[in-house]
Amino acid sequence: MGDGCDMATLAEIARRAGVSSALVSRVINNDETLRVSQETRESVLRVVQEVNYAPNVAAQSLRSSKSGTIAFVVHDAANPVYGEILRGAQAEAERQNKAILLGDSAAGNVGNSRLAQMIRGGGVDGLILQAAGVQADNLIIKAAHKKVPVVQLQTDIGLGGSLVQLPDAPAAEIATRHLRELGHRTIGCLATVEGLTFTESRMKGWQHEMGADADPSLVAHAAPFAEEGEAVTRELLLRRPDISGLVCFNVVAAIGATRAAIALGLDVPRDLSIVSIHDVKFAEDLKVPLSVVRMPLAEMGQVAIKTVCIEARELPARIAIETSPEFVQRQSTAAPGR
Amino acid sequence: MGDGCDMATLAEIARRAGVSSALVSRVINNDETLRVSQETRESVLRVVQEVNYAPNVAAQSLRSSKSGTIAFVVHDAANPVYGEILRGAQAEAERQNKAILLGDSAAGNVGNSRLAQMIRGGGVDGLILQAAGVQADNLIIKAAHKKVPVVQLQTDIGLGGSLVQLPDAPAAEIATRHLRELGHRTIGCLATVEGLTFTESRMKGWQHEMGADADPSLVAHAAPFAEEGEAVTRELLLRRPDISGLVCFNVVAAIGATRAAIALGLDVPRDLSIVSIHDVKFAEDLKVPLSVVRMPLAEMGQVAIKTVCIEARELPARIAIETSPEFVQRQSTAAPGR
DNA sequence: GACAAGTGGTAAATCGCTTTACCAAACTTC
DNA sequence: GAAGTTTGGTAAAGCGATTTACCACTTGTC
Repeated sequence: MGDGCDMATLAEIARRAGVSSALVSRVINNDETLRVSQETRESVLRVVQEVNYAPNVAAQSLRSSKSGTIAFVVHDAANPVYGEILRGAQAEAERQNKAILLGDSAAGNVGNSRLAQMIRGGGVDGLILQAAGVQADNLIIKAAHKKVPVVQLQTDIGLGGSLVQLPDAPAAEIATRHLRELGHRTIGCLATVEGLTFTESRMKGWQHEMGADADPSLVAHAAPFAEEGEAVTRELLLRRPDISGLVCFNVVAAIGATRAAIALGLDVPRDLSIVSIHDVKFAEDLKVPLSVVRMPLAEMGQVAIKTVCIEARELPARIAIETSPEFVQRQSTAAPGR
Repeated sequence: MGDGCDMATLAEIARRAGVSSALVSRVINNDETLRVSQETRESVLRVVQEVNYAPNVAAQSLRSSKSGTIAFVVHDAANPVYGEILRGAQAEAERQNKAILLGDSAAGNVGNSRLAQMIRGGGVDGLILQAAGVQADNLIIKAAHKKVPVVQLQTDIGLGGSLVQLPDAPAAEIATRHLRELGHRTIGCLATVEGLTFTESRMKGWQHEMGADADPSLVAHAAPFAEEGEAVTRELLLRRPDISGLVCFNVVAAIGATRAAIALGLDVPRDLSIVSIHDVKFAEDLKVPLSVVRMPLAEMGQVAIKTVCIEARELPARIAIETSPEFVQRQSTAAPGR
């Protein structure tokens, strides 16, 4: 039994089996055009087993210009929402036999990182970007674009490549309609960062469902952090004390919104109903279990990987995830005044 | 201005600058032993700028036997606790100029994955393993061990390499002592999976603080999932209704424990005080805001990367994180019966 | 016995970068 | 003006896997 301690090479195996390294490679890779006797093939495979051979990935990668690696850059890996996307991506990557290089644009300067070097230097086969508001990195990514297929998630920051979109407008509509059906008329909108593609789509959904009641002063924008959601909601509620329902575009911000409401002495849902887009584990364990619209996040991760692995010249410009958002009723929403 | 569209090579640059590719390489890498005229150097660098040169990472990797990549395998990337570890790891990886390849042993079969191929084939410079209860993967990992430095987090599954440990016993002591000081005597222990290194260390902490009151029937084990924490706690509380305080080794299980208590009609903290190891964002937003002992998780991630990057022959067998756990009082603990 | 058609392989050129060893020409030095 | 020394580089050998082109030998065929 080999001990696997030696970094065996093709040449080493060839030597042990008494054949050429070309033959070994062709046997291992099941070259259809190869004509080889059964015994030679077996003796080669035996040696391969013995030395526990594993091909050198750098050599393969150099020769084939394929790294077997996908860069997945999110802007805050700690956000539970991204965890879900990543889960779907991981599973699909497994199927495509790719490994995932994780980048966190919040955790540091992606532009100068090793990851960027790899992207620029042919070290990844594709790039998936979840970049809600990245700035300086654009240059690097842009430069990379010609070399590597790029898939953007949720928002188009103008890099070309494909844009994968969730059913944003429908989700916002579902959330808003839920409150409307409960009897709410003055419904605030705690949106995500202004200008992002998905923010605008969700705004459209809210506006559509609000109809004539869609007053711009009911809208506020917050990045997906609880603290910011809290601060922004506080201002919104002070500005428009008549708001009886609130649609949040991000569940983390929604948690902040709940804090703000409670801090203002409001009862949720009696004084303020809150519904959010995106679910989170332990939503039911919250002080106020949030009613939410669940998005097909894992599917988005999966589609992103699948798309970036397409060998075709040009990727589709847009890919819409069609799976319907799922409304989950919990205890943060009720009829107004009750 | 170059368009960066062409995968420029050293040879291409050499041709354009009218020098040899060896010279270009040595200029780029600031070879101290190189003697070169100022103008030649400048003209080389000018061409490098022009074509927006980025070295081919596969070639570098092949030549140098360094990939600039660390594999980081967790057993459930969605667990918020690991998110924190990963955050520290990311930051340190940035400093070490390494990229992180993320593996999720829950998301699929790590053994057959592309990641495993890379580990075995010299495609990573190190392997960090957070493997609370992995089984089949051991073989692969073991095989990899001779080729690549391995760092295990929190628990030793016998792979050799380094083991990074949190202050487990102190954390459990702090949690238990907190309840003792509140006046609790019959304190349950919702431990993590039996046999894991950190589980045993924390058990020691609980036992030490409990002294003669450390009855084995007060102990139950649960994997870090809310559902399992709930089920196991339910049984424990039914078996020992006299328990007035509960120390949980994992915050996710603690959330489940809270569910179980509530389902049994108990009020937390009046009828049952719950304290957990590990903090989580939004702990204060929970129905019962959990009192916790915060662990230096980000530091552990950082230390893991730092350790795995050490060039020395042999890594230290054990590395203890010395930073003290921090107790955070919230509303899940109180004096018994009050 | 000459020619074609298999059979069972091998040699050698890449892929792009790094690094060691070496070298020609121009200066010193005595 | 012969022997060093410095200056400013270059040639070439890898790293390990893949792949194309080719080759020697054996069989069959008429």
